[in-house]
Amino acid sequence: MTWCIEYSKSGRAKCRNCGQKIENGVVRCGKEEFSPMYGPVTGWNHPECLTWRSLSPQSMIGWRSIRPEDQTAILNLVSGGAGRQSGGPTRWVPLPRPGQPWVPPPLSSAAMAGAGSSSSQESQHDGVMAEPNWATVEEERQDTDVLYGKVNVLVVGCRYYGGLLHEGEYAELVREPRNQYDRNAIRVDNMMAQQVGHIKKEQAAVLAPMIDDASPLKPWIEVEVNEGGTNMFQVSCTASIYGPVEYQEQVLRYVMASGVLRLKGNQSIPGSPGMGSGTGVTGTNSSNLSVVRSVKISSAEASQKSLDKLYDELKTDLSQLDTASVMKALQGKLLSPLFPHQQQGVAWMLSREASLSLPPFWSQVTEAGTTVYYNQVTKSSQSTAPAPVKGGLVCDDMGLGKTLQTLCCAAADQFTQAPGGGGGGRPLLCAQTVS
DNA sequence: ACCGCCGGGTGCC
DNA sequence: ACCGCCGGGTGCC
Repeated sequence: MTWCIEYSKSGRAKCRNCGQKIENGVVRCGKEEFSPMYGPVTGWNHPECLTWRSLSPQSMIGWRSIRPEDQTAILNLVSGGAGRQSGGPTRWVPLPRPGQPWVPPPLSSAAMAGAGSSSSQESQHDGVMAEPNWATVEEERQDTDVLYGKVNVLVVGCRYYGGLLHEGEYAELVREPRNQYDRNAIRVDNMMAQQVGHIKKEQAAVLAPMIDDASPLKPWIEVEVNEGGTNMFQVSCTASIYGPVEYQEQVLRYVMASGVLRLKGNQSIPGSPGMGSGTGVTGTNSSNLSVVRSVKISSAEASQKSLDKLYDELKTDLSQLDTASVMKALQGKLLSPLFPHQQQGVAWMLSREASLSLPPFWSQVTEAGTTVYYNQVTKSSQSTAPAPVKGGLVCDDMGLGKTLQTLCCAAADQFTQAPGGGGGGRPLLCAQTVS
């Protein structure tokens, strides 16, 4: 009796023993049968459904094409242990928490420890120590942490959400442990806290345990949208992973072992020369399309403007201010004459208060018939116009007449302010030495 | 009975 | 999505 063993080529064959369909890709064992209708056919079985009485897996044709980890699982099964289909996922080994110096666990115990429990959430409750002040911890860590490496991640499901992202913009990763479809779900928001999509689930399964880790030494991740074409279905981003230098090797080994995240550039894992590229497992997404969702800012806008230049553009052209009509509005209310710079100041204050224009650094961009609003500093965009910012700060030097200008502004306002636009008062800030 | 091939339906988590 | 994946229809040359 000749038997063969292989990975199932489809999900269509039924197990001769249990009658259930054999899932695509799992190990199956088959022997020759003869069908009157179709001639010789193979009768397939789940390895778990065979008795293995007078059978040895090693003598089956194709045994050496079975992956080593699956071979050991089959041998374990034959000798009475529990079987396993395909190599289990690599598991995140939690980083140390305060007061618990971290000792790298041996591989075997690390693999055992993972069965079932989603390590981190529960572990936050088991200790008596106070939660660290995360804001402080993270600020302190900015100075000492190193860049572990950069990996490509894909944001998917963009069509279901209104948040916009475009090239160069930073995105925020938000864990959704209660997502009904995937407990590893990671939401992706733009800097306006609008949802853009989710991290592709295979990659989220790798990143989620890192994000959930209760250790204050856990890695942190920055996400930036890659340059490239546009695509409604997914957005290619670069995730930069940071953390304390002593855990770089551990974290990168974990990330690389997943097979679904690849280090950008030809970096190798520190401390393990020769481990750089080939683990034998090729990622499922070999072609990483560089794509961007819907909004592409015109090249003129996209060209990097220095912050100084952006600030220069903010400056109001004082010669354009209509000082004459302001002075007219003040006629008869003003006993002391205004210096030219004070006239300009009052006119500027009034123009600011009446402003209907976009807030500083925002511009309206139209592309392919769609209007979006774009912030040149944060590089974020949204489909609704940001509310105009009215008013401003008069910051003249001492003695130049801020009080007088403010009074004039209030006086002129009686005539210039639109009905219903209730002015909320104008605070006048003085240095303590003056007040 | 099972597989390879075809083309339609389809699409986050 | 110009993909992958799924599942139905299908079958010599």
